[in-house]
This record gives sequence, C-alpha cells and structure tokens, in this order.
Amino acid sequence: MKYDLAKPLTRGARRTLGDFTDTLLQLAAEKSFDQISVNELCQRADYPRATFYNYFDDKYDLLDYCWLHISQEFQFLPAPADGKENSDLLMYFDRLFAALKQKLPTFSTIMKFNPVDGTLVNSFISFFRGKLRVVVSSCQILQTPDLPPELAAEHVANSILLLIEWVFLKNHVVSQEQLHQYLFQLLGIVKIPDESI
Amino acid sequence: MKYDLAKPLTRGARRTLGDFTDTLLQLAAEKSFDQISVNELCQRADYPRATFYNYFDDKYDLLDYCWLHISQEFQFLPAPADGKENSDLLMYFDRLFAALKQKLPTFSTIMKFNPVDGTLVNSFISFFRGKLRVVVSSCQILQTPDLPPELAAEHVANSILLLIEWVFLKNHVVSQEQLHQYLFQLLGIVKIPDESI
DNA sequence: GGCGGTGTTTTACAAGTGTCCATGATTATG
DNA sequence: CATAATCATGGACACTTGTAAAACACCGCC
Repeated sequence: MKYDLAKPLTRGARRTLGDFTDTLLQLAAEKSFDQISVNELCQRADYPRATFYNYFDDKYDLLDYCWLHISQEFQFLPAPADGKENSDLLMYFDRLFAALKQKLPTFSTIMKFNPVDGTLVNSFISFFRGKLRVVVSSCQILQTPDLPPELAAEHVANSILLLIEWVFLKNHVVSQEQLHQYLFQLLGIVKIPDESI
Repeated sequence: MKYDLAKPLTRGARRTLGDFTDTLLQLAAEKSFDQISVNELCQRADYPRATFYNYFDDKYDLLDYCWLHISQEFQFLPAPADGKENSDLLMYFDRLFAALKQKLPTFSTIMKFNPVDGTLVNSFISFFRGKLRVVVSSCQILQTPDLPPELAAEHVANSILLLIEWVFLKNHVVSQEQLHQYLFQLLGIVKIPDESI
C-alpha cells in the first residue's frame, strides 16, 4: 500500500479509494482477476494509471484493500470480541455470517469467473484468516491442554473459514442452527443444544 | 501446462522439465517467488525463453509442476490408500511426513524468502490439498452423520495440512507420537493410545 | 487576491510478458 | 540410414508493468 491509511483520509482520497474498489469488484464479476490489467481498471474507473500507483503497489494490493474496505462496512469488526467465552465466539460467528450474507449476490457473481483456488479467492480467504486469528486467539477455546495455542487458534480459524467457503463461495444453503452443528462438529466440541439462551 | 504430460516423455523433455524445476527451487532459495522473472529463470537454466513457453503457460504453471515433480519422487503416491480404515489414513499420514522430511532442508531455505501467506506457499498448500482431498475422501473417517461428506473430507485435509505447515514450513520439531496426538485432537477423535499395534 | 504545500496528472522510459513464425536440431519410426 | 514428426531456437512483436520527473490543480493560510 503506497497510501497511508493511518492518517485521516481527504474527501478526494476517500472517493478515489472507493472508485477503485468498486471498479475492481465490478470487473471481477465479468472476468477472472488474473486477466484484469491495471490499464483496464484505470480506463474503467476513469483515472490515469499514475493515480492508481499513487495509492497501490499493484493490483494485488488493491485486492487486499478491497477486503479491508468491505470489512469496514461491518461495524462490528472495530469492536471484536474481548469476551472469552465460547458463546462470544458463536455470537461473533453469527454476526460475521449475517454481514457476509448481504454481500452474497456480489460473491456468487464473482465466483462465476474466479475459481475457489484462484488468486482472488485465496486473497479473500487469507484476509479473513488474519482477522479470525486475532479474534479467535483472544478467546478461550484453547482449553485443549495437549495442543499448542497457535495451532488451536489456527484450527478454529480454519474451521470457520471452511464454513464461510461452504456457504458464501460454494453457495450451499444452510440454516443457522445447522451451521452451529457443523461448527461444533468441526471443532470437536460436544454438541450444545440451541436452547442454551 | 502447455506440454502434454500424459504421453511418454522424451529424454530431452525430461531433462528440460527437470532443469526448470531445479532452477526455480534454487532461485526460490535466494529470493521471493514474486520477484523471480521468467527471463532470469531462463538465463539461469540456460534455455531460451521460447523453450520455457513451450512447456509452461507462465511461472505459476511451472510452480505447480514443481510440486508434481517433487511428489512423484514419493513412490507411495501412485499407490494411495484404497484402504478405508482410520489406521490406513494414519499410515498414509506417516509416509507423507517421512517423505517430506527428506525435503526439509530445501523447504526451510525457501521459507527464508517466501512468507507463509505468499504465492509460493499458497501454491504448495493448494497442491497438497488437492492430493489429500482424493486420498481422504476414499477413507471412512466420514463416520460423522451430521456433516456433509465433502465438508468432512475438506476438514480432514485442512487438519493434515495444518500439521504439514506447522512442521515443514514453520519448522517446529515434533515427535511422531505427538503429531498423532495433535492430529486426533484436531479431528475431534478420541485419543487413541499408541500401543494399538 | 496571491503563496506554498499537497497530491494529481501527463509523459516518457526500461524491463518483463506472452505469442508467433521461420529455421534448425532431435527423435522415434520405417 | 532415411523420413516425417516433433521439439528447440532466435528474433520480432504488441502489450503490461512499475517508476521517475516535470507540469498542473487544488487546498488552507496570510
């Protein structure tokens, strides 16, 4: 990232960043990410190439920023779980899925041109793995004494990602209760009845 | 892949394929995969660029082939588990780790320049995920009635990959028994004592 | 209004990418 | 050995990429 996101964004910068992410997501709904060129992107967004390179290192950099941009629309992310219970993780899980559900039409169009093991999806998964690592490692699912904490955290993050992939990238329709069942099954946790409220 | 690997390779083709994979792995031990250019690769391997493009679509294609090349040295892979028991999966797991252990010096050098979420490692993981999917889905770990088989298979593959990453890419030293413990823990299987032989 | 700093735009450039084609070399066949 | 098919080679081509430097527009500020 060339541009410093730490300092407050000017009106113009916010506009430019938004335009580029919108254009990329729009193009990704028409063709594979790999065959999108920076030239095409700038032409479509109606910016000169130099402006693009003022903000981003390359198109992969922009892709990363896209996920950040999207995840910032999910207001809950700036306030992640400082709770330490399993139920907190489950709440986070539910909110994440609810937020992603709004983007489902976008995703399913993009998936028509971008394979699950392609560049775009890898980048998506990789971004959310990072997010999840942070949230999960602050939780106390690590009650597994015989597993290194990092390994356990990574495993929980992987399990959640697997379900995100299943629902949002592979377009399976699953009820919320069923998702919880799946998650507990994956984590090796004894199934908890839903009337735990 | 431009070249047809299905038909029997000529002497020259085998030599060329080997030279390119060796050169790529050699270069990857000196710098990040992203900053290796096809030009540099050809210069180092002493082949004209046109020859490279006779065999591969691009450098990512060559990278994929590298993993195939390496995995073909593991003689056990052409004869994967047609067994259906957990113990068969465990045997496969052990043989895979033994085979990878021979490449550990190579891996650890490459990891100095290629981050765990970088292009090279992603490609590596992705290749072995494909291999594992095939092997795992022919196994009967899918005794989980409340989980779709694909999901279960993917989960088992993910768990094994997590351990591969832990040992070979993140360079942790773990005994075989401990690895088994980890694996069972990840899979949510009740811990089985090692004197099961 | 004029000034100076910021960031944008323009243009140019060197290097890399992937394709194509004409020519030569190798190879597995008869 | 001779032949035809296959593959290697070198050069040329259109295109993309990332950078650099100079001209320009937009700000708040005196």
